[in-house]
Amino acid sequence: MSATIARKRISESTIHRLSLYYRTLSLLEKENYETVSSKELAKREKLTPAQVRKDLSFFGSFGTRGLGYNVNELKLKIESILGIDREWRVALIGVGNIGSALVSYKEFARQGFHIIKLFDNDQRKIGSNHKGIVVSDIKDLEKEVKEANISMVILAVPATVSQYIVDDVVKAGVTAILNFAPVNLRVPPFVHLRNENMSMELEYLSFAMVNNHAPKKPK
Amino acid sequence: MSATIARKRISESTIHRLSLYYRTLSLLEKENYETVSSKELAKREKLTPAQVRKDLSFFGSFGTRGLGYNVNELKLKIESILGIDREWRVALIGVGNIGSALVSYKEFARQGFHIIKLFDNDQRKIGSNHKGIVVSDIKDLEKEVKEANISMVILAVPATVSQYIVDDVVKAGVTAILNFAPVNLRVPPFVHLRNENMSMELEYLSFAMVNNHAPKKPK
DNA sequence: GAATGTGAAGGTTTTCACAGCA
DNA sequence: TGCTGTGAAAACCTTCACATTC
Repeated sequence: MSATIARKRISESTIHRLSLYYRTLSLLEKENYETVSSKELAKREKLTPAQVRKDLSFFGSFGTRGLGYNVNELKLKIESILGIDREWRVALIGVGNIGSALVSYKEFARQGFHIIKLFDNDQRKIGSNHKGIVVSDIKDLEKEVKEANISMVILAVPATVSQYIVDDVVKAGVTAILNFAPVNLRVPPFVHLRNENMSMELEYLSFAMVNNHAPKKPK
Repeated sequence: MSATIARKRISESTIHRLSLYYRTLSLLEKENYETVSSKELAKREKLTPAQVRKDLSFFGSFGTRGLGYNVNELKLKIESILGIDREWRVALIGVGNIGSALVSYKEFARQGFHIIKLFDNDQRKIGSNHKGIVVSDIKDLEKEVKEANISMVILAVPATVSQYIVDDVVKAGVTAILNFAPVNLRVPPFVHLRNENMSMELEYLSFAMVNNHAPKKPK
């Protein structure tokens, strides 16, 4: 249940690659692989074998020399490192466009992120039902977040109001926020904030096409 | 209209930060700022002033010593670098959960990405209307993509079928793909592929909470 | 023999620090 | 004086290469 404690600061890229490894290990498990080598994992992620081994080495020695990694074992290990070996109680704020799509996004639940509360400020939406969850009034945020023991919030509200909502969320004691609004939010240092900027990758594509920018090749 | 040609390979991070600068410059413009310093830009993005100046320096000298950058001028410059100073004709494939949300996502259009074609393989969806666009049969992909002069595709189909669809998209001559399915796709080297993995940032949050991983502080 | 785990090397990105200019 | 633009230094991240283990 508790994660391996890392000795030194782990880079963001390493964590993101763990997510990739996790996904691929789940797939390999379904394909009935017993073991997998760093070479095979690397090939599937378009990385180098050394990169895979180095990433894992920050957290321990999970492989067997001459053989590789046990697929199921490594998957469980990464689950524990990422902290997705538990049920996260998540609230989603803003049941609009993006918000409604996220409620039904099965990938979240598959990784242990359970959206169990919905909030909105629109009277027409409050009381309505989305995938079995009744939308609450944003005014009751603090009370309901505490009652439901929520530890993460997904923010899918318009950019113009998101800072106000974040302030409320922080007041309610939540320390992890995933923000979908294209805006830079202020949070106290003890609150974890990540942004999901869906235009960014389109802009990267646009840049790549206009500048004929080839992807970085590994090896 | 054409982008400044960069002398050396530009890093992915630099391009992503240009997206951030662009967003903030748009905001500063609305707030009637005439000029902005690297210090102020950095503060808003939680970066260092040196980082901002270095990023921009790869593409030219856009500032005035002692004064800073002209907000509107720099914004136009970044538009041109990112290639969002034009209208991109985009097709969206998969009008499900995520797909329907993306059709209505105004941020895309604001940056020049115009979704003008929708495709699905579900007979119940084909012919239906989303934001004024009639959903086409995926079988007509190649023909319609060519007729409509589409240059980018957003893929919002289930992971299980996405590789087949990508193959069709590539056959239709599209060279830029944004994939929302949590899966590693194969494309020929001349096709630009980017992945939007919405679970990744939640997993990062989970990791950060469990490991008490503070965000990297600039400066 | 095969593949991991890891110091050391190599490469890339960020930050420093200051010359140069408005 | 104030702030940019940029070589050089520092920090960080990736790859190499090999001793080690099964």
